[in-house]
Amino acid sequence: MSWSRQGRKRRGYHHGNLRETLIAAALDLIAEKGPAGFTFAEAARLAGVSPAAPYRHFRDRDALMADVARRGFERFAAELARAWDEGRPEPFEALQNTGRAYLAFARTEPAYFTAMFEAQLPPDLDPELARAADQAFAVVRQASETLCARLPKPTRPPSLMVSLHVWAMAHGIATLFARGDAARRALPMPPEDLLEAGLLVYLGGLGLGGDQNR
Amino acid sequence: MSWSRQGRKRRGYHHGNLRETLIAAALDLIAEKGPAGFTFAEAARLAGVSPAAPYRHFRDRDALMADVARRGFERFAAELARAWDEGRPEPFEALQNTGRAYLAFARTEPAYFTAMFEAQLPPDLDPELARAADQAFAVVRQASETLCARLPKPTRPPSLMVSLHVWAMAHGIATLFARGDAARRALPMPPEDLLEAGLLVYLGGLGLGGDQNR
DNA sequence: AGCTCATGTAAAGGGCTTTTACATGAATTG
DNA sequence: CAATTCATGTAAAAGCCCTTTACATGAGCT
Repeated sequence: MSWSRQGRKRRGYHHGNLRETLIAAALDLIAEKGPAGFTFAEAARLAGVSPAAPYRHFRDRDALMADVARRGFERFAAELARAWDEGRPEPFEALQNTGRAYLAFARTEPAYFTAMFEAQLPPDLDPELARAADQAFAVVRQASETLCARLPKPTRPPSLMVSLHVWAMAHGIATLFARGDAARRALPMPPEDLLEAGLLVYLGGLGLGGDQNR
Repeated sequence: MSWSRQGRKRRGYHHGNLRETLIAAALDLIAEKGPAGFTFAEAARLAGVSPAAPYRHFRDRDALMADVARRGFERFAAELARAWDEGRPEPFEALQNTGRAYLAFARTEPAYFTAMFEAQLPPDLDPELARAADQAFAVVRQASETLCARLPKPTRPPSLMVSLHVWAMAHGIATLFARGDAARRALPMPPEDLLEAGLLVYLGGLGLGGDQNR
């Protein structure tokens, strides 16, 4: 075919960087048209290769999706960890920062978020995927543990349970209200404020209220 | 309700109840293979009609999905309302019942739940869909309002905010932990108990704690 | 009985997925 | 440096799905 150097990228018969290019194309397509709007064929088209070429790099469409999800969880974990910052300047505020980071990721990286939580991937597809997801949850887990440690032992709740509550509230707000563009419901306040208030009330209910948090 | 040949083989050229049969087939397929595993063509096959027949009843595949989602929200709203039971026997317990109903619906009706929250339907597809969803949320809204009314005005939080927190926590737990089968994470307790504890802490944080709730 | 129209079918165009056989050329090796 | 290897590309094809169009059927009304 006379595709004489249409895109300046490709220099010859071989693409040279197809795997990464396909992932970038998938992110674009998912962000633009939802997780169902991404097709192997169109990613290949964007990369300027034939529809069969992607199969040299991914077993099938789901494998690419799983790779996107895994990368997403890795970035997500990094963002959350950065926000938590080992509890600095102070655990309560650091947890609020982590919550904001959760929502920010859902909003600014809808493609990753979608692949991570809504692509309905067979969970046994990739052990690395589960590991990356666990790493993200570990940040919330660590934050909850630090906060729980402030409570006197007799009234101290199981920190795992607390982390699940925190995660659930953040995730619920993210999926119901903080998604990129569409299914958003009219809110009386920004999702970030909603989550901040929710965590404040919840932690208050644990006995982590008032001055000891500032 | 079953005025037509439900469950029987069609006897003639016309099916007689294709619309309902297609919806039933869609529910089966979604429950079995996820929302992406449902195809118009296969639903038609299950109903014993040609691939073009469904277009006499639904504009396209998304329209059928939207109808399933709408019906799901209607049932969901009914289940939540039944659990809330106008705050009987007592608002705090009634809210816990409502939370359990939320999780129960997610678990026992994965097909509806999936169509409602994860089918990525264009939100402007069907005004009835949005109305039905609002009706479900109205139950949580009403419950939160009733509970907030117990607080003295000076410390009373906006009940809309409270309802959003309750909804987010229930939805987060439902989507992360209480789904039908697959993406479930190992939990130290049943999702129902997790939600009950979360609501207890949260409401305690609002000042709705202790004896006044029993 | 005859008509009408909702509801079905057949056929076809276009797209996606995945496999198989073959082509290319970059990297390795003698 | 030349030959070979093998990862990475293409072409072609089978199978499935979505959707439209033209046509067929027969249920219900007059």
